[in-house]
Parts: sequence; structure tokens; C-alpha cells
Amino acid sequence: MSPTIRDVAQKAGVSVATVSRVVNDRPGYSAETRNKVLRVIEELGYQPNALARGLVSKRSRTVGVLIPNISSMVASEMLKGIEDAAHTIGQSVIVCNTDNNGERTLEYLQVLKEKQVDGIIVVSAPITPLYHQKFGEMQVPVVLVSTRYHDGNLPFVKVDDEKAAYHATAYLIKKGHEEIGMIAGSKDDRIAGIPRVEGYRKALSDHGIPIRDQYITYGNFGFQSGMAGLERLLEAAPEITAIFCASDEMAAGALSLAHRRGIEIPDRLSLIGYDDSQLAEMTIPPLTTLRQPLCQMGQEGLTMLMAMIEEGKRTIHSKILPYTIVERETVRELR
Amino acid sequence: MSPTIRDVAQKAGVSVATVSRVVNDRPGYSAETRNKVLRVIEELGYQPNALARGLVSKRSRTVGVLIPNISSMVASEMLKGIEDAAHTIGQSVIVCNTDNNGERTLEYLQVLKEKQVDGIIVVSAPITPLYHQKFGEMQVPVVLVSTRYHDGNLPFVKVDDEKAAYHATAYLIKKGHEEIGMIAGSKDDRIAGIPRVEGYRKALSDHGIPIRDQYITYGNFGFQSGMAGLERLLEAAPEITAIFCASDEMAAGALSLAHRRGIEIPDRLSLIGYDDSQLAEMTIPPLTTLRQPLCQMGQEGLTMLMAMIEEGKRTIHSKILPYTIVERETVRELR
DNA sequence: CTGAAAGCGCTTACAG
DNA sequence: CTGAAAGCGCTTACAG
Repeated sequence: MSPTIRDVAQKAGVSVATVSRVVNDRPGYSAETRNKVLRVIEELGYQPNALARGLVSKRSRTVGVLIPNISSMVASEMLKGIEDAAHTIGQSVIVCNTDNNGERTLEYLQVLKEKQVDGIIVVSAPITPLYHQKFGEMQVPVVLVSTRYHDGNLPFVKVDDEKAAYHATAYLIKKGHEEIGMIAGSKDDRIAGIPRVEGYRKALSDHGIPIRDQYITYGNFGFQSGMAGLERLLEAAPEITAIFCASDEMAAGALSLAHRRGIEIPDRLSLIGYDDSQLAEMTIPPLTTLRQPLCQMGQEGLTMLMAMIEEGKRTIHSKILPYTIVERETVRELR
Repeated sequence: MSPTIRDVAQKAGVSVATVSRVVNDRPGYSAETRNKVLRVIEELGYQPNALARGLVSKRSRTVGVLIPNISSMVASEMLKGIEDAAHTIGQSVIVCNTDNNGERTLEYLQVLKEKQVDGIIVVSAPITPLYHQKFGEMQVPVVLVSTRYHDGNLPFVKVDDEKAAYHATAYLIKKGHEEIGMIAGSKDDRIAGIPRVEGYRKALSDHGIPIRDQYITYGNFGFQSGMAGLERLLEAAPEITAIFCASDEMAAGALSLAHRRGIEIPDRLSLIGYDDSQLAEMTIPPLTTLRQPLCQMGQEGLTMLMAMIEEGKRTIHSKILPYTIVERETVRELR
């Protein structure tokens, strides 16, 4: 058996209370006592039992993160940011891959509650009223990363998708493009779907460019849907000279289809992506894209969560993070 | 405050022991009692405190996984497999992103010990004797996924890298290639570096093809190193007609460089990758590659770990999983 | 079938 | 500066 606090107390000839004090850096012992205790801890290789600690202190030093797909390139980057920030302040993270499945999410919520997590982060998943209600019942701080809740108040950190999409589209316009298509995300996605389309539309109309429905096609952010998207666009609007893709993966799909069709990028068609995931620099040619600070979003999310935990606040100010455009080689200047 | 077992006992008019029994499905109560208790649990929304449970039962129902980089495409796939298997049997997973940093790894090991994890999985990281020693001290089952320990006995699940590399190389030979280069992984990596080179060499010599040192170049499994690798190979051995890349990412890098140099793939140069990560189907052209069952490796790893935990075994048989070749479009048949 | 009691390994008033 | 004691929320013999 591993040594317990009693073992070190006995061997050091002090009470368990004293050992607890030095372990937790609370005042109440002489330098001499401290050294003696520390020495014994060292000798015995004592490590406090976090379960016991958590049981009495009501702090498990663990947070839960709900994430639709751990192996998604963009989500995993955010998870990394969360884990990194958590580690530096001594919190552990339990990952929950929800697959965007409601039932599964609810199961995880229950587990996290039972495990007494100090807080929960949910990454880029739509929040339903039911989840929101559960959060309330659980009495646990929650922060949203790369998503938000429209029907109530839940702190979030994300970029402003509409503005970002506006910016990406305006960039294309600035490069001289006017026939600009869009391969959008899911049509009913209120987080990363609709707002990006809105931004695209607004950019066009602000620059006096007519909006044509046949210039917009919808995918699901994945590679295949990017291929299919370009295929439809080529059919419906061959005059297009540039496309704004709502994710790098879809842009990569478009790139592949373009290659297959012998369409040269960026010579005959310009493409701008969204995310700046690892993929962006691996495509041929390397993808110009709108960068979200993925890792930082995760870090900030965890920081906000800790603030809520420590200050006992039920809510806190949300954070909008800045995007940038990373210029690589898929956008051509039109003259 | 959330209701405790006492609250439900009181309200149901039974003892806490009885409540505990029905919650844990242990024998020792009438159907009537059971229903009453269940009803109260429902009413109160009682959820057992896992910390308290773990403290007495010595089972936290949590495992720790050490992983060099959560956002790596190959590692995250294995993590997903682990998480998935864990979820189905009611275990939680704490992720620890080690960055392949020794100090950080040791810190995590301590945290996991304190959190009383039931077991630990380490994913694709080299195991040092120091780690091995710590594992022993911790008295916790450990299984290795996509790595192994050469200086002692630690159960692992992986594919046979040497055989896999042999197979990939032999595939190229079967397609008529004889001038075959290799972009290898890290030169001193005893897991995914050296064995794959060995397999490559053996395949050549078994087929009567001379091994030339200038046909082999080393990278670090990453995209950039794949580009650099091809660049060196082109310089040192322009006569090469095919290359075996020790990772898909390096293959993607090679693809990019080839494109930049105007070298057509597979017409002038064939390429085979290793992993079959998500990337493989996104490259241009789609990458022929040696597939590791990444997700399954994670699942099996967790299954093995649970077997060790439940049977109290300190060790268990390792598992070698089968690879396959996924034929896409980067290898040309030479005639 | 059921309950009283001990105990898991800690922290935290309280008292001195 | 230090210790005895209660208590966190459970499970598990033990006794009936």
C-alpha cells in the first residue's frame, strides 16, 4: 500500500493535521517541524490521495471537456490549448468525445457531475436548452469555446464568425474578384454556418456586388463536402473566379476537385479557407485562409473557467478573439 | 447542495447500506424496497459522488493517457479509440499532453497517481527506464499503444513496423520499381524509425535489389521534413522512381515539393505513405499508404488495460495488429 | 432482506 | 505552533 498521511504523521512524530498543513502550505508550524515532515514525506514517497482531498475540499482539480470529435484537426487544436492551460495551473482534464450525440452528451454530463469536476468546457457543439438546463442543475461553471448559446446566458470565447467571413470575402474583393462563390457549412448551423454566410453576403452588398443564390452551396465542413460543393458551383456558376470556403477541410476538398478537373488554382480560380488548421500549409498549393487562434481559444476558455471557479461566479464576460488572414498561395490578384 | 445517499435513505425510510446496495446492484433487498429507493433517487435526482466511491472502493473508474501531442492526426485517432472504448465501459479518461518532455511526463505521472487512476496508457512515446521504474512504484497497470519498451516487460499493442515497412516496400517492388528511396523517420527512434528502415532494407535485399545509402534520408515524421527529404533525395539520387515515406505527413510534404519542382506524381515518381491518417485521402493525388488501424489500436489498448485492472494482473500478452495497404493514386505500375 | 458501525484518507474548525 | 475530533459521502463486513 502507498503511505497515507497517517504514516507520515506517525513517522514524523506529529499529528496528521500538521502534515496536512505543510502539504497544503497553510500557516501553523515551525520551520523545524516543516523540515522534519518534508523529510519524512520524501523518505516515504508520500503522495496525497486526490480523491480524499477532493471529497472534503469540494474541489476535484479536474475539469471536463465535451468535444464532438477529438480527432478533428480544428477541435483537437482547441483541446490542446485547454489541456495546456489546465496543466500549468494543476488541473486535470477529462475528455468526452460526444460525437455530437445528444444522449451521449447527457451521459457524459452525468459522469462529470459524479466525478465532481470543478467546471466544464464545451467545444464547438450546438447547445440545446436541455443541456443548458442540465448545466443549471449541476451547479457547475460552464464555458463555451467556439460556440455559443443563443437562448440564454453562457460565457463563451470565439471569434466573430460573421465579421471574419466578411473580412475573408472582402479580401477576395480587394484582390479584384467580383464573381465570388461560397462553399458554406451546414445550412442550419447557427454558430459556424449561418453567420459566415451572412458575413459573406454583407461583404458583397457593402461593395456593391449583387448576391446570387446560385453562388452559394452548402456542405458539412468536411473534405468530401468541399469536393461536392465545388462540383455544384462549377455547374451552376462557371463564371466564378473566387470561392470563400467555410473551413480549410472543405477548401482542401475543393482543391482536390479542381485538380481533378484540371482547373488551376489560383490561376483560374482563387480559394480562401477558414480556420488555419494544420491542413492549410499542407495543401497544394498552400492555402490562404482566415485564421482562428484555435489553441489560444482553448487556453482563454480554461482561464475563464478557472476565474468562474475561483471567484464563485456563475457567469463572466465572454471573449471575442481576433482573426487574421494568412496569405499563402491560393488567391490570385485579378487585374 | 446535491442530495447525498443519506438524503435518499432518510426519505425512503431505509438505511444508507440498502441504498448503496440498490445503487450498486448488489443483492440484498426486496423488490419493494428497490422500487421505493429507485423512486426516491429519481425524485431527488440523486447522483453518487464518485470521489467518495473511489475513496472506499479503490477504483476511480478513470484512466490516464499520456500522449506526446493531442493534435497530431495519428495520435488523436488512437486517443479517440481509447476514449470510445473507455466510455462504453464507464471509464473516464484524463488526457496528458506530454510534448515528449521528460519532466512534464513525470509531473503527469505524479498527478495520475494522486488521482488514483485505475490504469495508464501511454501512446507512441519512447519509454525510458526512469518511466518504467515509476510505473513499478505506482503499482498501476500500464499498457503501451504504438510504442514498446525494449529493456523490460510492458504490454503493448502496435503493428509490426518492420514487417509493415517490408510490405510497403515489397508493394513498390511488385509494381515494377527497383530504384526505391526512403524518407525515414527519426534516425534514433527505436519504435517507428529504425524498424521501418530495417523493413525497407530487408525487402530490397530479399528481392535482390542493392541497398544504397544515398537512397535513404531521415526526417522527423513531419510535413516539412518530408519536403526536405525529397529535396535531398532528388539531389542525391535523381534516378529513383519510387519512395517509401515513413509517415503520411512526410509523404504529403514530398507531394508538395514534387509539385513545386514540376515532378508528376505518380507518373515520374511513385510515393507510398505510412499510417493512413485523415490526411491520406486529402492529398493531391490521394495517397497510397500503409494503413495502421489507429482507432482500433486505441480500443485494444484500453481493453487490455481493463483486463489487467480487473484480473489484477501485473502484465498481459501484447498484441500485434494487422496492417493493410490502401491503394489510392500515388503509385504507378512500371512496365 | 436489512441496519449499525467502521473505515477509506484527507481537511478544517476548535481548543489550547 | 500543535493536536484531537468531526466530518466529507460513500462501501463493506458483520450481525441479525
